[in-house]
Amino acid sequence: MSRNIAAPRGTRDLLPEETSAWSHVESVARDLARRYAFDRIEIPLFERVELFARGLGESSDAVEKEMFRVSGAQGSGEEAAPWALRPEPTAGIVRAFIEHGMHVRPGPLRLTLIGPMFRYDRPQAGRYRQFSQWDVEVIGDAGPAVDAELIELGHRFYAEVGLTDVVARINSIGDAECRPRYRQALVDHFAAHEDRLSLDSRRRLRINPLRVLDDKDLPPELAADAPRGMDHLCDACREHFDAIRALLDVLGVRYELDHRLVRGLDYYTRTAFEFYVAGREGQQQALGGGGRYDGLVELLGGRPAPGIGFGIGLDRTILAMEEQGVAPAPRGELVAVLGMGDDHDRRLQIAGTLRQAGLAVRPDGSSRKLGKQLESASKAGARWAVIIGDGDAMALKDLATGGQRDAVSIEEIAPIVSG
RNA sequence: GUGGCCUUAGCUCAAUCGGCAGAGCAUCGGAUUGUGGAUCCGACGGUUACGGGUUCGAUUCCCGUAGGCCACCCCA
Repeated sequence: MSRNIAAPRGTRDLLPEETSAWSHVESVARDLARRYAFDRIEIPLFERVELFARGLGESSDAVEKEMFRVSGAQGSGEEAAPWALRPEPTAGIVRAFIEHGMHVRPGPLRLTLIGPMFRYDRPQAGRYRQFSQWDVEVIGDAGPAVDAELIELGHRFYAEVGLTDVVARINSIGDAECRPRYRQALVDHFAAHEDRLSLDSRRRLRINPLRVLDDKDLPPELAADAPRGMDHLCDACREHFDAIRALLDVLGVRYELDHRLVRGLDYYTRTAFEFYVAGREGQQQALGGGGRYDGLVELLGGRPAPGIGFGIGLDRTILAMEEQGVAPAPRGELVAVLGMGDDHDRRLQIAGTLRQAGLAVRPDGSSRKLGKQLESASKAGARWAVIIGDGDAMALKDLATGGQRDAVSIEEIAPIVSG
């Protein structure tokens, strides 16, 4: 028990009974990525700390307190570990985009990946130090159509895994032209009431005033009176945002405006959105989110290029599916091959033939009496049992109904099992 | 990083006032002489999370640590 080594805090094992739901969700994501013409990319699980610091922003929680640092070789004596496990994939993907000169490729580029992310914060149900995301990014497209397309894609993903009551919340936080003005308006507003702000918010007021809006302790009057980003958008940003909303209406995507939605990472410009599931009382109801990052490529040293993307939390998606009772429990049509005595040569030969016909086959490796073999086949989840008798005699038993067909030939089995 | 609750067999949980650590499920075997699921019988399974303290004696009381859950913070 505890005397033995346990999984690290905030991590968990996915046991066989859980992984079928994961496979299903991942295959929905991969198939959607294919239909929406995204190409798979893979990047390292860890990067230079400074990539995240620069890319996500020093004042973001992910950098400020959730960096999962990794050191190099033992005894290297380095004071600070130069690497950190990726807290999100966008910075790494943009790094790869720049490093490989991908701006010369016919764009806009559409990239996707599924994999683990790491944040060193305190675990809770639905929140882990290692968690999985499905991520999509489009680099090189500044128009509002792609914003709407991505929000619609996220929306469709939740629908295809069977979730209901998932709604997108959207906001626009402006760009390089209008965001500074909005920042100033926020500073002016909150500075007048600084004594009523939390310590965190006072600090944020200087470093990143937008994130004061994130503060749940913000007195309601202050929040209500706070200047709204949408009232400070420049004409270009307003047009962009209005266009997205019109497109979402045409596409029939449900969304809500949330003018306090600013997102935790600093690189976002203009569009910010999150997907929420209704009915969860806890705080972990954010299933995914993303936004536009038109300045990030340049910030990381590349030729300026607009970008937009989202990450969907697979752990929380599956949690929500379980809560809504839509998690699949697929069990393929498994065939057990049973025999009598030590006829393992026959069992393995027949198993081989059936496998070549595409079936999932589990031969019994024991020489126990037939009843025991049937019992364990049944417990292992087999739907069918091929029972080898003396000579060439073979029977196919339906373990669900108990029905049995005697004297079948091996060629007859696959068509029956496949239905 | 802060606070609250919790931790006994693989799982779900008992254990009186501080007095020999139990049950159901699961697993394995038998009843069953070569056709499963039911039923019955049996076996296996424990440093009571870990470490310390109080006590003749601690699953029980106290302290610490780890882990889980919940609420913050924030996010996926």
